[in-house]
Amino acid sequence: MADINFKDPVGGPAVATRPSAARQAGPDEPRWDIIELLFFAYRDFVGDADHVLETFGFGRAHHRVVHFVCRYPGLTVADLLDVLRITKQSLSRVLKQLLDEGYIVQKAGDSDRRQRLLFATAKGEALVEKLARLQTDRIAHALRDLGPGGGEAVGKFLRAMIDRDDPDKVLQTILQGDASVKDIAT
Amino acid sequence: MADINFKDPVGGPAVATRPSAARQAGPDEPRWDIIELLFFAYRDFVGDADHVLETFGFGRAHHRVVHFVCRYPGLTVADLLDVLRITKQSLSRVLKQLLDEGYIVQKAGDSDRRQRLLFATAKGEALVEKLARLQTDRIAHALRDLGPGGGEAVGKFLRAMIDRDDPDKVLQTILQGDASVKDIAT
DNA sequence: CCGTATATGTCAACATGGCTGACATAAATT
DNA sequence: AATTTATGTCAGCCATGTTGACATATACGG
Repeated sequence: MADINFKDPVGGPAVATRPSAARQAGPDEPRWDIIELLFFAYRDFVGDADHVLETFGFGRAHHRVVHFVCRYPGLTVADLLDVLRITKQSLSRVLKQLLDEGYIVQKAGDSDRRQRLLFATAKGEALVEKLARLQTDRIAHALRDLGPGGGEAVGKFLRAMIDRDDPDKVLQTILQGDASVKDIAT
Repeated sequence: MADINFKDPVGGPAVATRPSAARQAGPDEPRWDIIELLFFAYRDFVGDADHVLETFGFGRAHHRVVHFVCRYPGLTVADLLDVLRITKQSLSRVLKQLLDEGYIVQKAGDSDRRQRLLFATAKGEALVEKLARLQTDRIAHALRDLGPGGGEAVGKFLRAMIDRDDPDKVLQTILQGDASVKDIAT
């Protein structure tokens, strides 16, 4: 197999000169390093769950749904749509399967009986925890060799990467750091 | 709209008790915080590029291809398949479009003329830089308020999140921190 | 030189998970 | 009573992943 040669083609067509792979990024230079690290890190991060999900006949879409329902019991369908930013038709497909197979149950809202509050069953929670365990192991390993301030820096970085305009309810609780859970309960 | 109520349904069907949203994560507890922050951070990170790509009639798949070709000129098709971990048929669809529309050019390998070395054109590089600029702005903003060691911690964290078994050539250069580019050139 | 392996390309079919548009129902709201 | 809202559903389209089969050109080993 050929190597990455970092050269322009000899006598080839008009091509751009290569971006520096060895140069240090100055101020305002694209952060190629972080961009690519995010790609690879996220790929492997979700890959952990993907393998397990396959044995259940589920995909990533099912994971996201059952994860957030498990973590935020009583989430409504509308809330879930805000979090996932997909259409109700897309959600419906995977949600129906999770309901049919007993990973999630619905309950009509108390104050508004049109709403369908969603709850994970024990079965659903077991799946979520199995997947979270895999991902947590990877995270714990990645945090292990960071200094004491390293973990906080990573959390701070990730929070600052997230859009602040129009956060949904789940995102609000996450960004507020759990300090005021009751503040979002009207 | 209903609020996330963090309660079990009254008299509802058998559901699991809620995971703690307000409790601090102890050792060995799932890192719900990082798991969810990664989800939201990556969603918004790739969202930046998605909007621009739409105006070009391209998707994320096109971005990944032209990005890595631009960054690692002379990448072969096989190299690219290793990096993206997709099938050659999937790659072929988007690569063909990028070739047809003049974002990428091919050149037969020097030592092995079966190979198709890939290079971004000026047009391709302009697109990649436009997208990288957006993502870099987000990254720079997220790194801004971290202490001096914060940036290093983030890089170290992301590197440690990546699988080390069987890294492709691109990943090798990234993980080696650019110190020995020529080491990978046989 | 010949046979086999490799690098790439292509066709066809299929799965997942996004999307839009249209429409139905029940319950809340005015 | 009329309208709005929360949810569900049907039908079809698109992007992007998959597998399997097969073609071509080139490299390589005997």
